[in-house]
Amino acid sequence: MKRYTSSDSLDAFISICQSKDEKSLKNNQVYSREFQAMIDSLEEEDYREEASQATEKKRRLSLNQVKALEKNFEVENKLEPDRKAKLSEELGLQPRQIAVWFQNRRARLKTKELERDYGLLKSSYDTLKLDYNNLEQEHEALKVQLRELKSKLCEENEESSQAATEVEEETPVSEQSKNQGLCDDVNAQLLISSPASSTTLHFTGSSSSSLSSMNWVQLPDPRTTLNNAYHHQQSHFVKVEEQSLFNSDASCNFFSVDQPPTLQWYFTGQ
DNA sequence: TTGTGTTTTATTGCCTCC
DNA sequence: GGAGGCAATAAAACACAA
Repeated sequence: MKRYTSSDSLDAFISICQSKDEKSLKNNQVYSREFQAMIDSLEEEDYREEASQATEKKRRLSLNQVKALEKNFEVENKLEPDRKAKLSEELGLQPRQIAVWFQNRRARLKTKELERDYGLLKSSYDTLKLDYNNLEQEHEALKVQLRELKSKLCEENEESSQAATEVEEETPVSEQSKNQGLCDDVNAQLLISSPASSTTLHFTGSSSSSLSSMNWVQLPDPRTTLNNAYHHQQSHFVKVEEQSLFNSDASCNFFSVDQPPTLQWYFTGQ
């Protein structure tokens, strides 16, 4: 707890006794002498009476005093003792008042900065939100487009399947299985070949499955099967996203406002 | 004039640094 | 342990609508 000496109280009292009209920067030196004279005449009874009333009042600083303090604050918002004493003398204020003014001024500055930072963050958030809404619309449009393309592909496959059935009688059973289920959207099987590694991936997916249930199946490299001398069995994965990326709305929280993206698809299989 | 909200000046209590 | 900074708060001064 700070303790203020009797001289502090006297200083404060003297400061309070200054009238508004007296406080002009131009007449600073005059005040000081006047106030010194006031101290000298403190014993006068009538003045004492007036002063006792004045101690209960707060006085605002004059415009010029505030201007001078602001100017000093701009230069350096911390107050070293020398500067405090100098300002005190120049402005006819008590060192304590100068210190308090700087303290309050720093507090105001901090509040202002906080408000500014809040404003910046808010506008940044608003911009992001707008971008997000646009992306979401784009996402919806792409989903619709994908659905249309898939149904179109399905129809084409059915047609070709029917054509194949007509030739079926002359075709071996093994060939039939090749065409079977191409349009079975529920249990479509994709055979994907990775040209770089010659590794075949067998991906099982369905249109209604979520991303989290995307299955990666690693089949042995044909070379290892065919040639036992091939020792280094490499892991080759090919990412198959298109099949189910947009199949389920609930599958991915990437565009969720309430929840952060889980990136579950990314870590699946690790 | 008065009630009310805002700003400014000042105090208090706690904390850190030297 | 004293000086000085900060946060919280009190209270006076001020602005302004009704």
